[in-house]
Amino acid sequence: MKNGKITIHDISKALGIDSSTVSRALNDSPRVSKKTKEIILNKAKEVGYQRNSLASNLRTNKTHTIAVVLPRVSRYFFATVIAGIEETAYEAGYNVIICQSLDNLNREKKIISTLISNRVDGIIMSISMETTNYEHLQAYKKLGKPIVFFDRPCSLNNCSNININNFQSSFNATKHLILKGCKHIAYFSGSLDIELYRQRKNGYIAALNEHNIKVNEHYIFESNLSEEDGIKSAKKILQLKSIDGLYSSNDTAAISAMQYLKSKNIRIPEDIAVVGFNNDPISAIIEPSLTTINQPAFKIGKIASNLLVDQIENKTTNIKEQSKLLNSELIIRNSSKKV
Amino acid sequence: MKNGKITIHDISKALGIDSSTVSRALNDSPRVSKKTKEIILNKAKEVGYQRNSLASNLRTNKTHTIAVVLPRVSRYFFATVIAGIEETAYEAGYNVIICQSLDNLNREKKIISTLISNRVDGIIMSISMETTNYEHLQAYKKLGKPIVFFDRPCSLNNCSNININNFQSSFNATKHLILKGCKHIAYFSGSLDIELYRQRKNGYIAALNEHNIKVNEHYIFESNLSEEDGIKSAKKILQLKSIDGLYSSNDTAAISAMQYLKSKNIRIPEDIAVVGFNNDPISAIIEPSLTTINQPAFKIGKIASNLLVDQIENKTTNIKEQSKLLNSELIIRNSSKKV
DNA sequence: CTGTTAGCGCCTTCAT
DNA sequence: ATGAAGGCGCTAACAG
Repeated sequence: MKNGKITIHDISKALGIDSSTVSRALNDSPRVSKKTKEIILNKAKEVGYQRNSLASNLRTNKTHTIAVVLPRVSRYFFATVIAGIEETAYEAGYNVIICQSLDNLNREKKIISTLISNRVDGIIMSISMETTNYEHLQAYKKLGKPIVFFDRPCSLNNCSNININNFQSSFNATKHLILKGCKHIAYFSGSLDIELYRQRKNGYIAALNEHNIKVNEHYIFESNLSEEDGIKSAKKILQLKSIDGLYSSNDTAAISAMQYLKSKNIRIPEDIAVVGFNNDPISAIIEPSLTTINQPAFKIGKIASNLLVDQIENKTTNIKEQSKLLNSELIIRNSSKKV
Repeated sequence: MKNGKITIHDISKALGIDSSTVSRALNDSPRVSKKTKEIILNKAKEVGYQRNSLASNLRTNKTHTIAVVLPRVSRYFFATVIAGIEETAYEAGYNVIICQSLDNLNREKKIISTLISNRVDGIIMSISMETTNYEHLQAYKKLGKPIVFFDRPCSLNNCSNININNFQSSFNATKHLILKGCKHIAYFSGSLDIELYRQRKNGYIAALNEHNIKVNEHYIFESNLSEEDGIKSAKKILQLKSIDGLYSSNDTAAISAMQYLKSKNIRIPEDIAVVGFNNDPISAIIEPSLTTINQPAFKIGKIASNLLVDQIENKTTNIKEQSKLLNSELIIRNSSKKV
């Protein structure tokens, strides 16, 4: 009992029961009689015993800890993913530690190195923007421990990736407007040089096609989706007049457009403007007339956590089962092999 | 070299040098010759050695890890505090793990229990709203390890507390307006049943007094600082007419007030409306005419981290030194004793 | 400067 | 159902 810390040996001595039995009792092993278990547990509580996980982890080579590595927690999307991860992980008996790369590769490398040293059982991560090679991640995988990637894809061997299904989510958002009666739907898109925005555009077009609404290229506003872009687009919308619905890839542009329209005393009926991928409740407060269709962040967290825990424990995940949760909002590539 | 993991013994055998020397070399001990150190380090790199911190921590009873326990990371204030903590902690060679209590006492208790088991070297925390007794924290303190509290005060023995200096910050904000030429300054206050808002009100009054501006109780709008309250207050401001400046305890009410005034085509000159304690950049985007005076969150993180590390390493912190950083924005109560 | 030895606290065969 | 013994990987005292 050095340093005021109580060990299983202290309990062992106090009770005249061998420390191995104490250990078994504290781990609720079936190989200890109910009576002795009770005695030991009571004593443990009485003396304020707290397991030394360092020793336990060293011995078992398991830490019951998973790490989440992502650019920064202050982005609402990431914070929400974390919430989803924690909920699932805690249920499965895992601790979660959160590490911010700040989109800096060196920092990310250092984090991974620390995670290796600390032998976390698995990693859920969204790689930094600077990450183009995966040597540091490979080093972790070599320990035989799994990594699940989300949001930003990573082609590292034998890893799962979870991504938003841009096509389907965009389709859902557009369809929502069509079902509300909109026929002339403006679409705020990011640069169509970017794959992600092409996928979303395709979802928008597919929904129109499905309802026999002909696509009008003038309704598609390609921009950087900044505040100013929102205002510019709003002005164009006013000129076009016929437009009766708005679907935006992003909340910033949509909010400024809506506020501009309001400042011109244009009445905006409920539900005729939607954002496809927003997760930030602040936007909803600023501009309540905006409806958000897909809220994938929390689900991403839950699924990432499920996948990872299953891989840690060498189970196979039933992807179909997971998909039920999803309504096709997400795409899961599970290239991990059972060991 | 079981499980593909390389230990100091593998290096030891490969080189015919004792493992204790290898250990010393890897820790850059001065008691190893430069040559052998080099040989060992090279070999370590060659075979991809990664220290097993679990073993090291067990042996040394130090984890070089500090934990941050707070309600939730998604609040910008807390995210900013974390940024400050991480910056300082990493410089001092500590890892940071982040734990969210979600303002739930049971969760907080479980977190502390895990932190005890994992023997983190110190804790920086903002207690949950449900936390009224401190037994679980006491259990951690018994290990002889320090806790530093911030934002929400905690009277646990021998702990440091870091809080916003409400009086001084409020004084600063009000003074800012006075120096801008405002004579009739409205003040949006939260419920004056709450100590914190009384302190802020006193700061406001003190600044007026200092400049011989007489306090007009009609200029003080006590409310819950909600959006609706902001609009109500804005209407009253319009009636009063004379008001030429606004100081708000909180951004929500201030934003809605400013937006209401704008909607009535009231021109709002720059810098005549300020928020005392806002840290959220979103507010600045929504309502650029609002100026923010005090930005204490990052500083709180840095100072908390400094204090904690000093306590872990048994140094005394020079509080005066810290205060230079602060401009009296914060109050530090350092009741921790050196051991 | 390097090697020997022991032990951090726990878990897990193996034996009884 | 319980006890005895060894070792996870590392480091720190003590020798030399």
